[in-house]
Amino acid sequence: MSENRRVRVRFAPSPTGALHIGGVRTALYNYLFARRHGGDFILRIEDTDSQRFVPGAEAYIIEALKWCGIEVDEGVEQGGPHAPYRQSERKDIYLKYAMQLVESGDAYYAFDSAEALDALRKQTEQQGGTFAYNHSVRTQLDTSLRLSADEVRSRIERGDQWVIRFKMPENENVEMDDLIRGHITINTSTLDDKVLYKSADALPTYHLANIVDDHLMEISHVIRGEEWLPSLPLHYLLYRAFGWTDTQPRFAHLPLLLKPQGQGKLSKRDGDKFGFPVFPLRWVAPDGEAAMGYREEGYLPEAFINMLALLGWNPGTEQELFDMNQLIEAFSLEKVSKSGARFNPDKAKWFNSQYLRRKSDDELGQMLLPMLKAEGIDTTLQRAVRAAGMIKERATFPADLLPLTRQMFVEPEQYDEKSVAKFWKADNVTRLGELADKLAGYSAIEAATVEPEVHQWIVDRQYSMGQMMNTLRIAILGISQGPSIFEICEFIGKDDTIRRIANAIGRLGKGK
RNA sequence: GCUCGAUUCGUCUAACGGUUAGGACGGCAGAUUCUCAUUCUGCAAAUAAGAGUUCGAUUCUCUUAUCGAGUACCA
Repeated sequence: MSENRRVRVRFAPSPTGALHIGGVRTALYNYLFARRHGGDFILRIEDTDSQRFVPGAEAYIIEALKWCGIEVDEGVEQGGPHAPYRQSERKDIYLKYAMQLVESGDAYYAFDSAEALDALRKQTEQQGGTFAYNHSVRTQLDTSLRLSADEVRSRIERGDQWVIRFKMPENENVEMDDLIRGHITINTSTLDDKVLYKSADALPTYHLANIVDDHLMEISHVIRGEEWLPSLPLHYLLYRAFGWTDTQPRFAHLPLLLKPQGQGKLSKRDGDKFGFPVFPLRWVAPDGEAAMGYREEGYLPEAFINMLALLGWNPGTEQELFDMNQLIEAFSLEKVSKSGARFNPDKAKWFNSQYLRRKSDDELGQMLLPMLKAEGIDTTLQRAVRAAGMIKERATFPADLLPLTRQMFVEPEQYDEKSVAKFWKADNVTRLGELADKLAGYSAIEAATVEPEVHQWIVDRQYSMGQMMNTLRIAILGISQGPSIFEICEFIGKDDTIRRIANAIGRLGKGK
């Protein structure tokens, strides 16, 4: 394990479906670590399970990383010095390494059929035991450890299916170091002889492919989910068997993301169950089943990654809002926590509102304009920008912009019942008429001058400020909510203001 | 079952032997405001339990409990 070598990390998902947010977080931490140390971030597709391959999954992963702003240095799209980066395209290189282990005595052939093994497993369990393919059984089963070299050769030649298994040493303590968890010891007698290579599809399993590729690709740090921790001793032993311990990567196992309620790790079904996305992007499975995504729900990518970064990591300060560059600057594996983090949808929303309000009025106007157009409202970008600027503090998602500004472009067709019941009273309506007459006297409504004058006018007449203003608000917007009413009057203009008041009185009557 | 890991407010977390156990989200109350939202102020809210070690334990050790992961010719 040499120090001072170039930092190279990889994100190595399996294209078996959409990448969920736990996977995105793993990618993010890898990316932050790489950038923090001026290293490389590699995307490797681990498609060694031909059974579980899902079309579209790889494209989804790539698109999701792009949306998040996670830039890949080497990978299936951009290539690189260690191409190809898809394990199915590297299948030719793995057998050689599996053979090397057989020759060194660290691995062996096994000819047991999957069915025979299942039967054996069931049988042992019925007798109250736990079946493990290890030192206690490997010399009794159909393996190259029991069979003669000739028999092994002839079995292979006649086309029998075989696998290569790692020969796990007996009763040896493996001493491991994890960058997050510290020192871990495990005895090999609790481990079994994992399959490394299978002849059926001429493909390695995860363990072999992973170690070989990490070695070949000169990976310096493996940052992955905690579910891999139990495999770590095997991986240590594989590095040793290959004689690669001097360049063996350092490991960091990330805590898991847990469900917001209930038990267990976050799963793909939780989104529908709790009403929040578990995927970065909307995903439609080949069978047509769809799951919502953060992007489609209106989350801003910068809010999404900020939220994700803080789930299991903290900067050690009280800062909570970080853009990608600040995350890179602040990130360190030492500050990653050890225990699982329960995902909290409310906080995700809070992050989004924070980022939404940091957008310029121009950007928000650009978002709002097409929404208005889709409603049949014909207006200019300039007007949309101005309207968006007036309401951005009350929005959480871009989609909130429309309902919040709609009545700034079109007269209310209906009036909120509760607001009307509370404020639309005979006295108020009479006074609203007086106010309309006063407003008609202005050449144009400018909030800065009209507002203080109308306030004074209300005070002079000893009218109730709250009653008066809300009655006006109902006439203009149809509801007693929203930004400064005078700014809205200025926005819609004097004529429209007068007309809305008249129309409201016409429709709602003179009040009781 | 076995193996490994984890355990601070409801949630995310800070405090790496000495703090009135801090912050954020959410909740509640108040202030501001023409309303709603924002903003501001305040309040409630936690060291899983029990033994040690120590002058002193959230922090170190052990036991128990709970949670999580793994236990595939899946990753």
